[in-house]
This record gives sequence, C-alpha cells and structure tokens, in this order.
Amino acid sequence: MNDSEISKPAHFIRTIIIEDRASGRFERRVHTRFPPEPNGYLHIGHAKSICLNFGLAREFGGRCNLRFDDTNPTKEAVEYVESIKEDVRWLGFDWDDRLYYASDYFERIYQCAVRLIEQGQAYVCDLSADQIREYRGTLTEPGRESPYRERSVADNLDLFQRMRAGEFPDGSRVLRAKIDMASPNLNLRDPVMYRILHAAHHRTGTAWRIYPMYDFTHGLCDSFEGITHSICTLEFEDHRPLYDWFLDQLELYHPLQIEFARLNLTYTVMSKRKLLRLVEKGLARSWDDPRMPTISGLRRRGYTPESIRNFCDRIGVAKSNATVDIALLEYSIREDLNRKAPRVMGVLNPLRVVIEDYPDDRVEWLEAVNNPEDPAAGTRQVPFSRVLYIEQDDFMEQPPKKFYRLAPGREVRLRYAYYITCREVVKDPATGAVIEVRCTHDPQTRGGSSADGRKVKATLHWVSAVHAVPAEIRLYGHLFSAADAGDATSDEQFEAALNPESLQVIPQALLEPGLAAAQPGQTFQFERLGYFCVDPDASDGHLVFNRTVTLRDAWAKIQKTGNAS
RNA sequence: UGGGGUGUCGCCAAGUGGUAAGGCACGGGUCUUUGGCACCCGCAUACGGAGGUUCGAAUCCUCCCACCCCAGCCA
Repeated sequence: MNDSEISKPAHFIRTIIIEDRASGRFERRVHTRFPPEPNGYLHIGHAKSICLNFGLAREFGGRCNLRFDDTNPTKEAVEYVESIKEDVRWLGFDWDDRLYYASDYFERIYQCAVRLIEQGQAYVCDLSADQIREYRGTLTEPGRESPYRERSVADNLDLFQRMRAGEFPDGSRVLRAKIDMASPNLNLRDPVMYRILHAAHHRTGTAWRIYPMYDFTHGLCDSFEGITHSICTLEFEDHRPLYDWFLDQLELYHPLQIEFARLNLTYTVMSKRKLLRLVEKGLARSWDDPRMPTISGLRRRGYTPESIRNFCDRIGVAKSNATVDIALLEYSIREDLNRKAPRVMGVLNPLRVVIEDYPDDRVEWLEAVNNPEDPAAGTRQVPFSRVLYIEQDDFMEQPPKKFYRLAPGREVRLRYAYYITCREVVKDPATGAVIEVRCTHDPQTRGGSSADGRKVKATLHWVSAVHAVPAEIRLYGHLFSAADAGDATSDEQFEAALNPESLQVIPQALLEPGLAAAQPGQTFQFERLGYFCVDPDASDGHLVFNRTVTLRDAWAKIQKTGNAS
C-alpha cells in the first residue's frame, strides 16, 4: 500500500482492537481470518471483508489467515478455491503460509464431537429433516425434545462411529448438540452438528461420509488457529451464543466475535446464489462478466485493486444495514485512473470530416500529452491528415444554446492539432442524415493554440482516417434498471429487473494508431469519453476494449435536465 | 406475539453529556488545448417519535414506532 491510499477513518472494530491492545487482551495480538466458502466467486462485498480482516492485521502488525469453510462438498469446487486465492492476491493481500481449510480439521472436529457425546452433550437423532423442523417449534413456541435425546453415551458413540463408517444413508441420522429445545434463540434448540453425506469432497475425496455443519465447525477453527478477532456479518450475531457454548463445553480458547453489516450496492446484487443464477442461466456471460459485481468481473472491467481498497475504506464499517450508492465505487475508479491512465483519442461513433484546405498527400505527426496529471508519462505523436473522424455527438447542424461543439460556421479546436471551421454539411440524399462535414483549418493554430489569443469554446478528440485502427468497444451500464432491483425476492422479478441495455457493443470504433499494440489488461483514458481497458477477448487482429466507466459529463447533465436550449 | 440487531443530510458515516466531522451525490463559481481533473463556495437549528433527568442530551432514563436477521441435515 502507498501514500495515495485515503486515510482510514475510525470505525468500531478498529476501536475495539485498540482498546484490547491497550488492556493487554490476547497478549496484544491481532489475528484475523478471511473465511470464504468455495462455492462461488468473490464479489465486492467480500472485498469489504478482505480489506477489513487483512487490513486490520496489517495495520496492527498482526496476521490474517485465509481459511476455506469447505464443510459442504455438494456445493464446493476447486475452481472456486483457485479463483478466491487469485482474487485475494490481486486485491493486494497475502496470507503467507497461512492457507487453511476447515477440511484440514475434520479429524479434530470429529474428536470434539466425540467428546461432547462422552460428556452427554450430543446425541445421534433419527428424526427426519421434516420431523426435526416440526420438533423445533416456532419463533413464538418452544420446541419439543427429540425421542432420541436420551440415548446412552455408549449407543451414541456407536451410532456416530457407524455414521462415519458409512453404514447409514444420507439423511437418516444426524448428530445434535443437547442444549435447550425451549430457548428463545432457535440456534440453541439442539442444533445439528453433523449430517450424513455420501459425497466426494474436493479435498478429502471419499474419506468422509459425514460432514460437520458450519455452526459446529467455524468457531472451532477460529479457536484452533488462535484467532483473536473473529469478524463476521450481522446474521451470525444470533449464532455467537452457540459458538460460545461449544467452546465452553470443550474448554477451548475463545476468540472475540464481532459482527458488521455486509455491503449492498445500488443497481446490482450481492447474493452468491443470485449471481450463480445469472451465470447458469446465461444472463451474464460468466462470473467475470464485466457487468458482474464480482472481483473478477470488476478486474476485467478495468477496476484497479487500489480503487477497490479505497472504496472499502470510504464506505466505512458499521452495524446498520446499508446500501451504498454505486456512484461512490465509480468515483473511486475514476479517481485512481485519472492519475494512472494514459490518455489517447478514439472515436466511438465516427463522423467524417474533410479539411478542404489541407493537402491530400500530407501527414503531420503532432505531439500529444500522455497524462496531464503525470508529467513523467511524457508525450507521443499522433498523425493528422486531410480526412479525419470526430464523434457524431460533437456536431450538430442546429445547435441548442449551450452546445458549443462543432456546428455550421463555427470554429473549434481539434486537440493537439488545429482550429477548424465548419464550412459545409454533406447529407445522405436518401435519409437526410449528416454523413460528412467539410471544414477549413487555420495553419497558424498548429498544436492547438493561436498566437492571437483567440478562444474557441470546444476542444474535440479526433482520429486520422487513414491511420486509425478499428476496435470493438463494449459499453456497460448498470446490471439492473432500478437501484433496489437486487432486492427482488422472486426469480421472475429479479430477471425482469435486469437492465436490457447493460451491454452495448460498438463493433468498429476508430482509435489512434498507437493503440494497435495495446495488450489485455491495459487501461487508457479515451479523452472526453471515459476509461477503457483491453479485454482478454482481444486477439492480434482484433482489438476489444471494455469501458470501465465514463468520465463525468457536464454536457450530458445539461441535456438530461432539459436546459440545453 | 419469542430472541437478536439497527435507526444522525438524497446515499454512506463520525460522534460515547458540552452545544452536529468527513466522503459521495447535488447546486453555484474559478481554472481549463479533456463540458475531465484541480480549486473555492453552498448543502442536517438538527440526530426515528414522545416524555423525562441535567445548567446543558444525538449521547443518560422511560415508553412507543420503523426496518433487518433467526424456524437449512446451507454458509
């Protein structure tokens, strides 16, 4: 991390850690962990947790483990663990040699279960899933005790061992903690600790036929690893008493669990289940579709790790359910790319411009600044010639009052080139559409400034027709049409809320020639348009750019509010 | 109706009894060879509501209201 990171604001978890260190709690250690389940790709919400856990450890000279919560083999896969490792690393964090898997502890967890059975605090229950649900009671009524609750320790031990041996079919029995079927906290009504699953695990293969539940596993793993501050999301607040109960009965070390609110963003969705659905139904091309809020999607879109870290610092950490305006994310990437991205010129929707008084056979290479924010970025040469292309949006035959780009009779500047004046408009006789603009140039304004100090109100980007390189450009909009669409509960509502214009492809934009050699992952600012990066789909003969984000656009705002005229 | 949480500007978010930080968004302006960037100014007499304690309350007390989470052999 460097000086350009924004300053870290105070938040309640940092405050707790500072107090713990002041009081000498945990021998002043700070040891956190990021515990994803490898059942999908990481998204920007996970980035918040990653920045929090790894960031706090780094800040206080502590450690942060990467631990996969892989207790459900039916949903997990190595593809996911690989992507998660890549994403965490890409975000700029390192777990050194502390890569763990809950599955590494399966034997140890099993022994903990055996001990609880021996202590008379766990039992094998033969009730079906439906029956367990019935016996659990409701939010307002206490549950009833399972008829198998008072099995002998010997019977429980035998049955549990045979569950492990694979003697029983899936769903036929579970191991349950014997706590309190009347507890107002449903998590304490004899929760399931182990279930039978004859499924191959991505790491342990077929070694196990029983798998521990998350609630039994997670707290144990944190304890085994000596985690000091176990940071998780709000929905686990109710589970804390259960984790404490397990640890107390087993006389194990207690981490301190602290809950914070997960991130929500407008115009997108942060549920792994819903993201998986988008991928499976082909509504998104893949997990790394640039429209997805996944880390891999953002990366492909052109977001930088630093911009995401800055975003996470800016949104804060608190306990109230919050939905952050996606404009803040966009602000964070603009801020970062403004400093870093080389500027280039490219025309998305070309309008042919002929400079009538410029020789047909002449080419001038003009100097252009690579990045006005960074003098060290230097300059480059761009070719100018008689036939050019400018943006269709930069010309209007009948301009409204506040439009000060090119129009009949009007003079504007071509960036780094010349002042040109529109002399004539050529239209398609069939459609009446403007297909060409005829202009003259002022030779005294070479480079883009005039000796007489004459001002022009607009500066346009442009590209020389014969030199331009074609490129496919993919423009992205929000995933959903409405800010809160991700909340949709039914799949139908959810899909209907998708923004049909989230992807717009421009098959052949025209770019300045230097871009011909651009490589996947490289980011540029297309002047006056936005930030773009080369997509991995690009090949030797075919450039493909993703628009990361547009530039702020004051003219668009004027048009939108209807104040143009 | 049980339990656990949360309510401070359009969106986040500081604040922990002493008289409402900051960011984004938004509005106005300066500058400008990007209608970008940068810079300047503005933007909560007010902290879910009602009472109360206090010289003094967003901060303490009481009651009320709203929203979120929990009835997976998911995590």
